[in-house]
Amino acid sequence: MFDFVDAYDRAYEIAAAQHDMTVAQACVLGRISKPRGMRDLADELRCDASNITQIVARLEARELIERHANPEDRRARQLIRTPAGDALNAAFERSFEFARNASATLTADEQNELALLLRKALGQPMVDG
Amino acid sequence: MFDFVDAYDRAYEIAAAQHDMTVAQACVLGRISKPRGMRDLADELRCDASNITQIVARLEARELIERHANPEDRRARQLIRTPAGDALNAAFERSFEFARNASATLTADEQNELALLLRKALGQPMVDG
DNA sequence: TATTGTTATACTCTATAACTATA
DNA sequence: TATAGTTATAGAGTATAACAATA
Repeated sequence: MFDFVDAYDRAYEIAAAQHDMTVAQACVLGRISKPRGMRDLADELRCDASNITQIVARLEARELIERHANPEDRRARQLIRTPAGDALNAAFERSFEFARNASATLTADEQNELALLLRKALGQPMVDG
Repeated sequence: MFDFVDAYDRAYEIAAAQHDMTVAQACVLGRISKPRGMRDLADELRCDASNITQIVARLEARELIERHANPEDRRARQLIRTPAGDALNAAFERSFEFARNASATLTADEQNELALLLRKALGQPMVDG
C-alpha cells in the first residue's frame, strides 16, 4: 500500500515538474475548471488562505489564471483559468498517466474490483472511480 | 484512487505532527532501523544529500538519532537511532493506523485481493504487503 | 579523479499574526 | 462583529553550487 501511494505521489510530482509547476500549483490549477473564490479553494485544500494567495500569485504571474472582481461580494475574488491555463492543465493531465497506466495492467473486472475495495477501505464513497 | 491516496498522505502527515515531526522527518526516522550511511538514505529517498544533512540535523538536535564515524570509510557517517528515537518511531507507527483502520473494514479475503490488485497495478512486486 | 558529507544560498510551501476592505 | 483576501514573517523541504576530507 505504501509503495502504491508513493508511486502515485511521485508520478504526480514528475508530471507537474514537466510543466514547470510544483504539486501545489498543479493542484490549484486543476481545481479551477469553473470560476471560484479563494476561500472556497482554501477550504477544499484544507490549508490557510494565505497559501492560496501565494500560489495564485505565481500562477497569475505566468498568466495561467486571473483574479476577477466578484460583483456580488466586493471582498471576494473569482479565480478563472486563462486559455493558456486550460491548455497547460490539459497537458498536465495527459502527463499524469499514472492512473491510466496502472489501470491498463488490470482487466475491466479487476478495475471495478479495485475501485470497490478502495472505496470500502476508505469508508466513504469516492467522488469518481 | 485520488481520494484514497489523499487520505493516506493526510493520515501520515497527521501522525507525524502528533509527535512534533514533519513527514520528511518521520520518513527518515523510520528508515534507520539499522545503522546506515547518508548517501544510501538519499538514494532511497531519491533526494539530494544536502536534504538529508538538514533533516538529520533536526532529528539529531532532538537526540532521536546520532551520527557515528564509520571506521571502514572515514568520509562516511553511520546513522543510528537512539533509544528515544526507537520509542518515538514506535509511537509514530502506532499513530499511523491508516493502513490498519482501512484494512479493518475489509475481510481477510478482501485484504488479500486488494494487495494483489495494487501489486499488479503497480507493475512490480511490493517490498512487503 | 571520484565520492561522502557539509555549507551557503535560493525558491517554494506552509502557518500565524496583523491588516484592509467589505459584509 | 465577522468574513475575504493580503502582507509580513518564519520554519521546513528541496535543489544547486562550491567546498573539505577521504578514497
